[in-house]
Amino acid sequence: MTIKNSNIEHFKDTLQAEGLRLTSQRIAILEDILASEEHRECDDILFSLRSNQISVSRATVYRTLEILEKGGFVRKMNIGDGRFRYENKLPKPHHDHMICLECGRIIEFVDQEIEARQVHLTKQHNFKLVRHIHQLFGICEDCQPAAANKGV
Amino acid sequence: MTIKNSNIEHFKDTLQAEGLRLTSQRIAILEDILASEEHRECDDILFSLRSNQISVSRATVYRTLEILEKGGFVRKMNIGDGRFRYENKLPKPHHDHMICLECGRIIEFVDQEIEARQVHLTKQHNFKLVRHIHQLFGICEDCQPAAANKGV
DNA sequence: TGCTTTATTGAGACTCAGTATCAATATAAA
DNA sequence: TTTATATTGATACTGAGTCTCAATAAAGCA
Repeated sequence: MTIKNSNIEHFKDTLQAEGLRLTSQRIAILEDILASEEHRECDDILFSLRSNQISVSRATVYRTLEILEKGGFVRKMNIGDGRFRYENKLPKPHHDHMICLECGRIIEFVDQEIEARQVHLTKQHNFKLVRHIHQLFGICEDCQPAAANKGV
Repeated sequence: MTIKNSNIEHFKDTLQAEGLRLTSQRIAILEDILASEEHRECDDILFSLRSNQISVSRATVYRTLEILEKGGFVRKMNIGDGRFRYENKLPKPHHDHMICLECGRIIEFVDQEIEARQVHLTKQHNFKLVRHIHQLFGICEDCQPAAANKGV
């Protein structure tokens, strides 16, 4: 069985466990996400599907993304510009993001010291840590020459 | 001169430097923010003003918050629920936030090790760090008994 | 002080990402 | 197949935040 098919099977099981149905739209959306390593917004996914002659409504993309997020297939991230981004979560261990303010490029990072400090700090406040957001905003290597000219 | 008046003077200077005018609405909004230690959304500030018989339009609150943010008087924060929060930034050193998923309570924290790691990590990627968001979501001490009953 | 210029205000129209509604359709189990 | 019901697509709606514009109010100047 291919990796792709095993993911579809896993999705099918997830749906069945919730009394949901496996539809061609849901499969197409999941396959599109599995085929991408990017951090995309809803319309990026919609247009990617359309470029492959797959017509799905925007509402269905949003609805499916919600199911995929709950099932652990995608990660929904808010980078503060008013639009959520979705990334294929399956092959990835936990990580946080550096976000370029110029080009929107996203660099993933993890740091065990930071992870450990978070646990330590929340314990100090008797706060039960569920999840975290750690985003470093700045200018990526490629954008620094252009940004310098603009006085950033 | 009182601390409050020195802040108003500072605000006046900031406005003048930009060719902006000192209006009663702007003063009222700044004073309301200076009097609060909370992380409030636009309407909280609007209703706080109204409870003091000060009538200002929502558009003016948004416009003034933008000026105050640029001038370093307030910090605008996105906690991921679709509404921005604004906090009085003047008396505060840099800090990040723990956010209770049950009651919305916000606990401030700083950790020099984390700050140092951020600098180290961005340097590794030749990324010019401008600002960061670090939010720890979970259940605060007060909400843990209730949350445990709901199976969180 | 009064005059003039122009920034500001308030009211409400507008934007836009995301959600809700609902009739038509498709899935899955019998 | 048939049947029950989940899903879809089209579109109306929501809500935070922004824009527009005529009326108003600062601030500099005579």
